Amino acid sequence: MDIQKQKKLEAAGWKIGNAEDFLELNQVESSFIALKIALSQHLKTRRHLLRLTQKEFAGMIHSSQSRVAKMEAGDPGVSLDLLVKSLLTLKTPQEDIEKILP
Amino acid sequence: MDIQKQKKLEAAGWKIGNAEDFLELNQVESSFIALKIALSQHLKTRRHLLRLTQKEFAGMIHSSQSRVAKMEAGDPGVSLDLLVKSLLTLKTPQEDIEKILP
DNA sequence: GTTGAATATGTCCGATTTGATATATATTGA
DNA sequence: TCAATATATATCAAATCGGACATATTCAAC
Repeated sequence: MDIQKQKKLEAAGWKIGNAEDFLELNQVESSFIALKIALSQHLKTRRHLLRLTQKEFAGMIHSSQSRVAKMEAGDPGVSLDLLVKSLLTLKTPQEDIEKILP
Repeated sequence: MDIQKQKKLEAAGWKIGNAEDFLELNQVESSFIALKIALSQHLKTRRHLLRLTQKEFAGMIHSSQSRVAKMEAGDPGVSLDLLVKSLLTLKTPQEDIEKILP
């Protein structure tokens, strides 16, 4: 991995395994990070599309505004599980979502 | 959701939210479960393809045989994170994974 | 059937993730 | 500018998930 990019990620809280590990690990890790970041952005886009605030959306998934912010920021302390559940929630039919909206 | 199916899932350790929750939750939950099961099966297939035992594969991901067994069994105590990292380790094309994720 | 390898199941407890809360910083609109 | 609203960041106890280990069950070859 590009040293520059690695330093950036580490500054953002990501921990990259060192090279003595299996050769693939770094690749797995960076693919994994890339995947999460892609989902984060997906999430942010969809939430905006539905004109929901982070707080409103947090209510829909029984979470908190701060956690939604972290999700969208690609915070490493957010699991794929939470990201995917969030996306699934936003994917439910529009009419169902409108029932939830305040 | 079908009561029969729900009882089956609960017997297997899944916890299904009750109906007083948001209407979609059950749908999100069952989609989520389906998603994990799909990834589990991908994993199992892929491991077999490479003719790895669970123990061997566990070593590759620095995990244990029991956890691999649980992954492949679709155990609810296994996160998406671990499943996806495992698939990436087996060099499952990212596009294959993204086809399954929302 | 017996043996041995592969897989499944159950339970620890340390590590990570969670929602909640507080607070800081943008952003918007009057 | 100012206040209101939206988003970002930090911290913490409680819940969840992790690897490890023990043990059961399944399976194949003989």
